[in-house]
Amino acid sequence: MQKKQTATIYDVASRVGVSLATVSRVVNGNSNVRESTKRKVLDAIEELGYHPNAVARGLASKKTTTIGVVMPDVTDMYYSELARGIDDVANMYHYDVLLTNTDEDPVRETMAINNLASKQVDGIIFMGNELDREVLKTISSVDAPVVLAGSIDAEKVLPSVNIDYIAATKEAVEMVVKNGHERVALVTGPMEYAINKQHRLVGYQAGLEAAGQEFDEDLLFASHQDYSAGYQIADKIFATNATAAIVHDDEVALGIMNFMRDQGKSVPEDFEIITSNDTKFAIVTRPALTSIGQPKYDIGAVAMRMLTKLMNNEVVDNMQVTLPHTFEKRGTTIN
Amino acid sequence: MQKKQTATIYDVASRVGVSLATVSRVVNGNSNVRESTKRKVLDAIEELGYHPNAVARGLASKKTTTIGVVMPDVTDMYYSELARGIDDVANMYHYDVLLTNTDEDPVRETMAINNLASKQVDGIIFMGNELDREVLKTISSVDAPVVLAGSIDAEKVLPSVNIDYIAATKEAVEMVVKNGHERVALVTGPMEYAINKQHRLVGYQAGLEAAGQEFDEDLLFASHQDYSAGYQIADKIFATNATAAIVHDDEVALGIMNFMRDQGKSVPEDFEIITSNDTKFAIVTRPALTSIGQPKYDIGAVAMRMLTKLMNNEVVDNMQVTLPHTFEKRGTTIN
DNA sequence: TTGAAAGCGCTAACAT
DNA sequence: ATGTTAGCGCTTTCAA
Repeated sequence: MQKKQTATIYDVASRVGVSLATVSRVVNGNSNVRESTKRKVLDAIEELGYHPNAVARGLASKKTTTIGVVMPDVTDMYYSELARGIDDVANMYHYDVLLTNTDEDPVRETMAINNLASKQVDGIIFMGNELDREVLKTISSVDAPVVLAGSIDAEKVLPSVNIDYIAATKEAVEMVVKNGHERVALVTGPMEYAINKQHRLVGYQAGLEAAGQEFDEDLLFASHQDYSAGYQIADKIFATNATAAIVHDDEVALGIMNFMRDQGKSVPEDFEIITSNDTKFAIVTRPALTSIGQPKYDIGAVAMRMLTKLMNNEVVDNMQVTLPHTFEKRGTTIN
Repeated sequence: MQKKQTATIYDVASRVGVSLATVSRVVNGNSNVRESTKRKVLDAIEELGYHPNAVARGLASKKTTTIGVVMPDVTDMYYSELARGIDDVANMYHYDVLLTNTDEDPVRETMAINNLASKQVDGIIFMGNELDREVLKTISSVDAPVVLAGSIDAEKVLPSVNIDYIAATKEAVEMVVKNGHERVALVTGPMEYAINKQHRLVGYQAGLEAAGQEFDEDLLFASHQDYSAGYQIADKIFATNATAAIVHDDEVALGIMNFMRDQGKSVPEDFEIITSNDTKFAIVTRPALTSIGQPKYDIGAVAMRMLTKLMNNEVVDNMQVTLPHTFEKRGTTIN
């Protein structure tokens, strides 16, 4: 029914009376074509409504101009803002993006990577809080370059783009400590994850130490990355007599804040909160969330730019890029 | 350097001593293979680490098991939740998703569709507030099936999945009118868009009429779809002496709400708001936003399911699916 | 500047 | 149950 019987390069060639090669050359902007024939070919392409078949091209050239993006969840603001940066730069370099949601399940992450490889993507950008051993193995088995965006591998061997989580967390701690808090909670994801154990926790402890405060393990909380998880964990936090919290995720921070307020506490007077992702969520609420400022769009964009270089076998001087973070003082902290 | 020299189907065949066809059969689960040879082939595949090349397969079979998704912006909660529904169902049916952001620019939408076509996608899901004539033409020129998700074409000719925007808007109006409001604003996007002119506005007027209220054009507002646009338009709304607003987008609604509160008005006492998308934004703020409840995930999921049928040339009884909406009474309305 | 020809890795009749 | 043989639509040497 819908057989549009698309014209092939062969149709164009025979119509003009040249060879496939010539048509291919003009389509691909090769300079070695006489201007007059080029015109004729272009006309024929126009008349026939010829559109190159990217699949055939991909098979012949072994380049698909497609990259894969593996991410936890498109509906997670943090990651979707990274994805936007990736996508914009990808388009700029004429790559298409094959998107996969994994919900941070290592099994699905592995499958996604393998699947992308079989689709012959030219490169992959991986996002996720933790790099499972199996996933790491899969990544190294793939022959397309892989760049991590907003994600860390414990061994720091993969190309990646991040902020300095240690410094950022330390500063956050110092800020609330300066406001007089002596019991500051740290809310992150699972402590087995490198980003939590080797970065956020380290920064947290460094901040405490700089302030001369003792580290208390009871003030460590692991939470899922959504609003209700934050809401649910909030009473446990309050039960420790903590009066401030550094939180890894904006939705979690909002859950905590709303629980506190539903309990009649006020934020920031009774409880200060600093969140870490600075998504739209942090701006839209009242009080707005004080947050570590992450250049999310740029993290994605820089990661993608780096991937283009890797795909072209260009030299990349710095494989582990650290982008500057900021501090967005808003309503959930005093001063 | 990274030449993993991937094994081809030919390598597998010669290793086992069978033909390409046989290997192809076991890879594709064709039953016409003796169990013993099947085993041998599987072993060889394992040993050689053979992974089928999806590009070659796509060229030969004329199916890429890839669909295209054209959407305004991944960082827009409304669309990203639709996208999640699409992606989950796509994976269920073993399709991969090629994602493109268009920012609702018809030029980019057209380019995206053409590009997806050249990548030989098996189908496309399109999302956007308005279907430009040019885009519509492009869609019909593509020989892959296209389904609209959460999007309406004025002529109602394309397959689509939506809620009943007229009824939903009417109900929203009736609700605030019942609360005693006599000046209810309608905040949507551009009035030239079919979804606004033929649906939301019609529902709004119907609600007014049912309540015996006059329609006042001054109460119509067109806004961009983001928080600051809402914040900026809010004073104009208040200047009309409106005491309630039906808003098309949660971020816009939040902008309006925060402006009102920053001006010392309280919501909902001084001003009631009903939003339309029921995203996470509506739940996370205080007060939480009363909203028309849209089955966003399902809209995406059903659209994708429909697309699978279309791609298989199955009969689809209902090409314009209307999913039921609900009403989520929260904190920005009284009663 | 242009053409000829050999694939790219796989599927899909058609035979056997 | 298995093999043979054409392609799929394009790129890419290598010649001319």
